[in-house]
Amino acid sequence: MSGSESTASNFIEEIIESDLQRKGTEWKVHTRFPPEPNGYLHIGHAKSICLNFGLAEKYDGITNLRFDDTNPATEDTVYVESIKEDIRWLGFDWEDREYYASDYFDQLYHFALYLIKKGKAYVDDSTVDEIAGMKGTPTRPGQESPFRARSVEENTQLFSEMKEGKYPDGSKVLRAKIDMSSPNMHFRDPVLYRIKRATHHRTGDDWCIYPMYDFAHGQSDSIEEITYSLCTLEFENHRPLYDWFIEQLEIFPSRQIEFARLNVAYMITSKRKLLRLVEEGYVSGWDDPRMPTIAGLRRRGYTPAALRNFADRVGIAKRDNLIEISLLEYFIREDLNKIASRVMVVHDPVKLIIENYEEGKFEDLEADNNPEDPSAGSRMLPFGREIYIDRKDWMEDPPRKYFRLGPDRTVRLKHAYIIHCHNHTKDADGNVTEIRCTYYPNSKSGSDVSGIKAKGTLHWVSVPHAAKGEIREYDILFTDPEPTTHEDRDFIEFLNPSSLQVIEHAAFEPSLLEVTSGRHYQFFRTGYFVTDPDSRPGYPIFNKVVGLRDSWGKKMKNKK
RNA sequence: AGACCUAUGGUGUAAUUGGCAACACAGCUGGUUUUGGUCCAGUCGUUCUAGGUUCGAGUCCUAGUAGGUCUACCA
Repeated sequence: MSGSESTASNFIEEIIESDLQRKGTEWKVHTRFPPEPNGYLHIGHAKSICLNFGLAEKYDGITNLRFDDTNPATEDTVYVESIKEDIRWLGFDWEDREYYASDYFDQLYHFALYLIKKGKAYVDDSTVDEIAGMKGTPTRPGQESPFRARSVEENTQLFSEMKEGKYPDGSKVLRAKIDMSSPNMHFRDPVLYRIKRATHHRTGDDWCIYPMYDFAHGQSDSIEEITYSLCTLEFENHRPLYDWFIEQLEIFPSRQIEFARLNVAYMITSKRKLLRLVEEGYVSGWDDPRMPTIAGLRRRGYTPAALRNFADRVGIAKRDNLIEISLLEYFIREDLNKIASRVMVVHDPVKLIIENYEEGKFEDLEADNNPEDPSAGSRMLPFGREIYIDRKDWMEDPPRKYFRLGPDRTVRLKHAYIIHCHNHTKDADGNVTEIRCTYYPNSKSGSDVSGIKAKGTLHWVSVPHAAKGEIREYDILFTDPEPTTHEDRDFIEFLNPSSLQVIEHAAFEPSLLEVTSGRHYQFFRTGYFVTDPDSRPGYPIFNKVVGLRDSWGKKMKNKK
């Protein structure tokens, strides 16, 4: 950033630029990404990661990775590892700034003691239900706890005994003493600490009391001197409480700014609900290619560039949003169009015989790997008398604008010759079983002197050279754009029964036998695919990332 | 109902901070093309409502309406 002209592209950048101008060169942009290690990261986290790391990149600042691990019951190191892998894969680096809220347990404990000393916190022996019952409602004030008037000495004693393990789980909590009639529910004496005997993934059994998120998050930001603490809208009502803690504890004032969480149509981003999909077996795991998790998107074939461009385009604002999946698809197509090798795969093979092509003869045809990128080179494709073409590329009685094959029609075979269809056979149900054509020897790709204009170009695979493999085609996981918004219905009811289609009889060009994991391809005229880790030697498995745009298919659909 | 927040095309985000409402996606039309892909050109359509301030309001003020969040010893 130089000069005074604004480069801000959202309200957070505006705040930062105005701070930078007013506070001078001492002022640092210091953000953080604060996941709880209790689940896998999803596309909404990707937006937050891009925001936090992106801001630091743009304004010459730094970003911490901090795990908010204050609830040992649900957290685990396997999540820590997956989270780190996902962030790295997206292309961001927190260098040596890997922190944990649990690193601050001791400090947090002393913060609590300090609050007690100031008469701003007390130990409450009430039960969960009693505390809830005295909470009041947004329109009715709550009642003060009978334990609210305990002395500083008694509270100090009780709290340290809580820490020492003198009391059973749930028997006491430490609460802030604020205002039981506040219109902001978070000020009605929020719970600060609870007794919970659980082994923490990092601190083991050192503690039997754990701070609540609200008593840990803001102070953790403060300890790390985070200048911009960015979070989603639902924490708006928590901000006054965090500011109150900062003021009472007289610590570094991090500034929290809230933005709207990402919502993508037909996707869900509730960790609890995603966990349910995994645990109840509706998907194969956290990295099922239908999952909106980063691991799932990666296995589906999404690239970091596509996700980052998407996060960029979606923008940052405070109003609720519902992004169309077509935007996500646009960015993955854009990226893959540049980098994916074109290959020929026949999904639903029908045999085609070129009657005037010599039996037993084969020739190798040169095929460019990517017309968008000459440096991608080329490969050789075996061609012969018998080939497969896709069933949907043939119609017995085609409409006028159909550019593909049918009786007495002429098409080009990609990288090969122009052929003319003059015969076909059908089975009892009327399905075509074999197509018979003749080819024009002087129409060879690259040296075509036939003068024939073929309107359509088909992909094909040589019958004796065809490789076997599997294609997994994915569709939206839910049939409703917002499956979790129906009060009276479980989101599971909206699961798409045909979200996965396995195709086992496709014919692959032989070069695909030597695939490596995670490699992207464009199946010519079909879509983008990526090799799945389930692939076995000699049996490649491909996940469909997204189809090619299909204006013909769309037109046909509209006619129906 | 109380507090806090939000309201701009079908979708998302902008608008030099009070000065001709723009960009992207989606849609539609056409062109190029050995992918009905890519690319190119064109097109459609927008400031929640009612008042007010002003030469001038998406932007400021007032009132309303609609939506979101908050009543866990979860985060």
